[in-house]
Parts: sequence; structure tokens; C-alpha cells
Amino acid sequence: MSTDCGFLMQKDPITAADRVLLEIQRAIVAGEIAPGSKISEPELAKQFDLSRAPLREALARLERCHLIERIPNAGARVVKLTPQGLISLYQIRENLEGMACRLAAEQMSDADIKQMQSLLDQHLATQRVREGESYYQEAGDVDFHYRIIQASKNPYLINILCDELYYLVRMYRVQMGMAGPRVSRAFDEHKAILNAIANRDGELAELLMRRHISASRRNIELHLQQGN
Amino acid sequence: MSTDCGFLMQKDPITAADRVLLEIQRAIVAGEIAPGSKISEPELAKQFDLSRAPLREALARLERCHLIERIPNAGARVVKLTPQGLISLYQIRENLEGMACRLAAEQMSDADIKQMQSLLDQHLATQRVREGESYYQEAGDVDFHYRIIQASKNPYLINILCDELYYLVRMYRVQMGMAGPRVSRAFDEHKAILNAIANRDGELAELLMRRHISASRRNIELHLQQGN
DNA sequence: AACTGAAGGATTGTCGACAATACTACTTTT
DNA sequence: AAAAGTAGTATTGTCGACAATCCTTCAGTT
Repeated sequence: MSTDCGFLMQKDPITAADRVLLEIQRAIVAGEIAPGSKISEPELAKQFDLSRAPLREALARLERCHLIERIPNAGARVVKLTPQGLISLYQIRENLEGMACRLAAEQMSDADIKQMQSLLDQHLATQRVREGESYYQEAGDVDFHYRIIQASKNPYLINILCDELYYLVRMYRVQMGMAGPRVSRAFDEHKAILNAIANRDGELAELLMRRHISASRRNIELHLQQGN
Repeated sequence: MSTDCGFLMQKDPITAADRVLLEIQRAIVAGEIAPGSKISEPELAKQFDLSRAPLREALARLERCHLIERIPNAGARVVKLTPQGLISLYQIRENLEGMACRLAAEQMSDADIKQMQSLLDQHLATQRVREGESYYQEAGDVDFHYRIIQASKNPYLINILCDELYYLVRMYRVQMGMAGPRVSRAFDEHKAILNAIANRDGELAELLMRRHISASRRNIELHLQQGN
């Protein structure tokens, strides 16, 4: 099972199909390719100056992470963002990341916990410097969740959360224009979760993570309704 | 999001890549292609009498359901069955199918519940007739889990359990030679789960499903140790 | 004898063209 | 005028061949 994960991982230059995958992935997440729009294989192939073979490989992986939907003999369309889809997505996240927390509390090494605590302190420092700017918070949040998921040591769990669901989560966050009202609060929640893990209290860690994600969902839901 | 799922679904003739996918899927699950063995693209292409293009499409989907592992520029190998892998897989199943039960208890229609109850009674009848024969039980178990997952109405959950994890679960069960000591017990557990759903008790339904899967895991674990 | 390095062979990644299918627009019919 | 059928066009699925990469084998060196 592949232990390496797409999450914040451009992973060397790699093959040509991988390069175009990263490009299109980024473009879809950023909204440069409109949700619901059709994907034309010949057009994209010309645009990225390569054959349709590696492009189709990339499309297969985009379908895998739910950024596009393919219909046999009919083509692919960029996924649409809906309130129902957001709810379904975050239901899964609550369960699986909660599970990851419980496993992390059981399996994370003391050294790794200490390292993560200092990491959080660093984030607090940079947050103080760049008040309200969401980029660092975003990166920090990603890193926090990423490390906990990795600490679960469950390869299937890691694959689902980091490879298959992550980009779609990002797409919702980016296109709903998530800024920084929740920034300072998220930090406190992260710290509480990490404390529970340090105390080897998996049950509490799971509960806190579920609340953390639930709060995040409500936050996006708000933006989605008012933006609609 | 695709609502149709690979689970017990040969789904029309479909495209050529889909045909070979189903064939190889079945062969790997049945153990006809040995775990850990290398997949040769030219060889398989010749064997199934088609080009490498649709074959590679099929391999991409096989990787998606964790039946093979690909390394860029190096090729693909059939996945190996290990105790650790089994535990990781069933950890996920416990969580997600438990979640599916909770959602099903909330969202399943009364009509669907009644229909499933009569379905269970049918299974009991056939079980009495063919005591110890595992085929029908296997199919019945699949059908039971399948319907509950579908009833969750969460497309991501359905996709993960029915498309991505199901075939690997089956591979463990088939290759560990699961027969019928657990047959009658599983029926009782199914009935208890469905009762909880009928009572709209999502919490209990989730708990019972987790125990059901946990028991199934221990059962396979036993075979895996003694077979090793 | 063990290790490093290079040549050979094989496999994967990529390309351009053809075949099959689906979509579009127009004509025909009721 | 609306619906159904049909021809034309465009897109996807598939094919065979070429290029790039990796694995193996063998020779050479320390």
C-alpha cells in the first residue's frame, strides 16, 4: 500500500501525466475551471501540449479524488459544489478524522507529540505577526490535520483522507472564500486536541476533532448559503 | 457523484476496459493471480486480446480498489494479504459501516425497512435448506451490507465502501476460505441491526454493526494465523 | 571475492491515427 | 407546431509503434 500521499506533496518532477494532473487539480480547486463545466480532452491536450494518453491518465485520477465526474462515452465534467455535497463530505471527515485522532492517541510516539507541540507554538507566533491573513493559517491547519492522519498509521485511512477527499475539501474552502474569523479559534481547538493526544486520551481526542470539523462545516455552510 | 456502485453490479456490457476490469478483478479476488505477483502489461494484453490502452485503464481502477499497487516506471504487483492489512481494513469498515447504520436509521423509509425484513426472512429460509453451504450466506451478507450502505444516502460513503474497499474485503474472505461456522450467528446479528434501524435507534444500530464487523474480523484473523 | 560500472534487454510512458459512440441540427411526418 | 427520425459532426474509446526509463547481466576494478 502506498504510504506516500498527495497531500502537500509535489513529490519530485515525476511523469508527464503527474505534472498535468497537478496543474488541472490546482486549476479546478482554484475555480479557474468552472464547476459543472465540460472537460474537453482534445482541448486540454492542446492546451498542455501533450497527447491524450497521459491526459486521460490524469483524468482518471481526478475522478478518483472526486474533482470530476466521468460518464462512459460521454465525457467528463467538473464537479458542482452543493450544500448537500458539503454535508456528505464533512460527515465522512468527522468520522474518519475522529478515528485518526483516536488512533494517533494510541500510536503516536512521545517525540512526535513534542515536535507537534512546538510546531503549534510556531504557528501561534506567525499568526500573531500576520493577524487575519489566512494563508499561513490555511497551511498550518493542513499541516496539523495531515500529521495527525499520518500518525494513525492506517494506510487506507491515510489514502482516503489525503488522496481522495482532501482536494475536494480544499475546493469548498477556497471557492467559498474562507478567510480568518475562525483562525484564532481553530488554534485553540488544535491545542486542545493535541493535549488529549499527549494524555493518551483517544476518546476525548476523537470527540474534540469531530467538534472541530463540525464547526468548520457550519462555517462554510454559512458562506455557501449567503453566497448562493 | 456516481450513485451506481460496482458492488454486485456488472452493469450492462459496458466498454472493453470495463470487461477486462471485471475479469481481472475476479481473478485477483479468487487468487488465480497470486498475491505479490507482478502484472505484465504486454502479457495480459495478449491474454485478453486487446490493446494496452484499455488494459491500463483497467489497471488504474484496480489500483483504486487496492487490488494492485503501481510504482511509476516500474510496474504493478498484486497486493499481498497481511494481518496488519486486514486489521487496518476492518478498522475502516467498523467506522464507516457503523456510520452507514446510523444514517440508515435516520433516513431509511418505512417501506424499505419492511422490504429488508422480508428479505432477511427469505435468507433464513434458504439457510435452513442449505445448512452450512456458504455461498448463499455470502451473497445474503453482501446484499444486507450493500442495502444498508445505500440507505445512508451519502455518496462518498457509498463510493468508499462499495467501490474502493469491497473487493479487497472479499479477497481476504475468499482466500482465507471463509466457510459457515459464523452463518447462523451472522443472521441473528443482521436481524438485531435491522431491528435497531426499524426503531430509529441509530446509536444502537451503529454499535451492533461495529460488533458484527469486529466479530467477522476476528474470525478471519483466526484463519489467517492458522493458515500462515 | 566483492563492489562498481556499463551494455543489453525488457517494460512502461507517450504519441498520432482509426473506429465506435454520442451529441447536434435539420428534415420529415402527424 | 410539436415530435420523431436522420444525417452530419464532434468526442471518446482503442490500436499499433516509438521513446524513455528501469532491471538484469556481465565485464572490469580494487
